[in-house]
Amino acid sequence: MTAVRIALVNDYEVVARGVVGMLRSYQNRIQVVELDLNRQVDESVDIALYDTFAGTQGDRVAVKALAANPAVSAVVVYSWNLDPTHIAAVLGNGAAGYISKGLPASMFVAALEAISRGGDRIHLGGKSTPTVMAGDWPGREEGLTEREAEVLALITQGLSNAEIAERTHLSINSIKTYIRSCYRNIGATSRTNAVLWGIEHGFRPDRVRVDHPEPAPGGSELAPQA
Amino acid sequence: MTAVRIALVNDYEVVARGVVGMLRSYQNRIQVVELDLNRQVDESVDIALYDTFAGTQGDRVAVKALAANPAVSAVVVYSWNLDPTHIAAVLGNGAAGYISKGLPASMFVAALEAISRGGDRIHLGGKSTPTVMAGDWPGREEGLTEREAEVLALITQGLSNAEIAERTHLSINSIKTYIRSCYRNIGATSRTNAVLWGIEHGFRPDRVRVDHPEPAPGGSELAPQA
DNA sequence: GGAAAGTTCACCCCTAGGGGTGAAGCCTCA
DNA sequence: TGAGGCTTCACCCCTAGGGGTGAACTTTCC
Repeated sequence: MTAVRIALVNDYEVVARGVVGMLRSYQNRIQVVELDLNRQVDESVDIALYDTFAGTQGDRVAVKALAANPAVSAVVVYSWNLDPTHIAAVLGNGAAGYISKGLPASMFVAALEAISRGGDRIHLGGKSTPTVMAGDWPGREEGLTEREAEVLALITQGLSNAEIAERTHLSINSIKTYIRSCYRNIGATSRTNAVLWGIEHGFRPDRVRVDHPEPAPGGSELAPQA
Repeated sequence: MTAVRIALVNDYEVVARGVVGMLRSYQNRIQVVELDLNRQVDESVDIALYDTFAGTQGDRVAVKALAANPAVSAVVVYSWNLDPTHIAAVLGNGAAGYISKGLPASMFVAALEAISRGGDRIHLGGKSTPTVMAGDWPGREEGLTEREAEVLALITQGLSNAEIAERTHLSINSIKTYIRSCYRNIGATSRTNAVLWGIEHGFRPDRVRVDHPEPAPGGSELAPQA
């Protein structure tokens, strides 16, 4: 069984690096051949993974273009948007598969393999798993601890270190420590990078939201406060 | 003719402030009564403007909750997502109107008024105007000059000031000047704020993309380079 | 019982970023 | 022709943020 060769299509280096980081532990099954920020794939690959965020109509055009590329066997869209009509439209435009960003890394890899060998095309996880599970937290699969995810969530909301310290009742030195280790984990070198990464990974509260808003262990801290 | 009273529902202070800034020049027609970051409206208003980004299914739940609020006469969704099915779903969930973020400020105000007096519910602009028009640029309506919009676009891509200077062939001092005046215009006090604002206003290249990718005056500089 | 990993914090450092001012050259429009 | 706005840049300032190290205490797990 040979590894599935994929090309990552995404404008943002940070984001692309994040996905690569997630796939690092599955190198024998998924091989990231190319990281193209410019929407052109040179080397031939099994899958071009189109990593998108919102799932707008602009994506459909891009998918069409990618699918027309002879170096690409299949285009797979990787998005937070689980709208059935949007998915149908994208598949109609030449995408071979659709994978939800709500999937954990292991299922993500399995989904890529399934699509590659002609199995199921759509992988959205359980009934409605795009949302953050109670007791779990975004970024967990990328190796972020709960605290790290929390400060990243606050960074992604535009707070300063001082504000984060105040809100979490921690010292500003601790905040800095978390931010540093967080940056190391997601491959960011600046706050801006971290914000972009956070947005691409479902860290914005209330956009990808918990179904039941009861305070849950771990989850509650990530919710926006008054 | 009295002003339409609206409440702004958005998690992000930066974003909310941006919309308020845009409406400042129309104070006699639109009155922003409340800025609620917590999805509760206390004072009674004509319109609760639900300012969203991606247009995910989570929004529908939120819209439903808002529409049930007795203090709110009408819920209007303000989004980049122009997917007809999504719009239909949102209207089915109790929204009284839907306005595209692609509209210029003047049309935006007119749309709010139309919905408020029971006129057209859906305002998406011309045939497909969510995209950036050639010769125009995002942020124009908010008072950003072309240069300011350009540096903001680069900031929103995660570049440092030095990288921006290099890419634009300007001195780093000029970049700083543009950033400062840009911050003043959009009401940001930090780079993170500016990034969030930029994302919410269509500054991310290739997400909201120009239909025809030929280099166009003004538009070309905002496109991503290799 | 000790390794491993997470949490918390204190010190150090140093630069990138944010902010103010002034100034020259370029438009446009009244 | 002169006011006003945009562009470009150079100085100044100073803090927030990024980065390294070390250290105490917790839990978890073999």
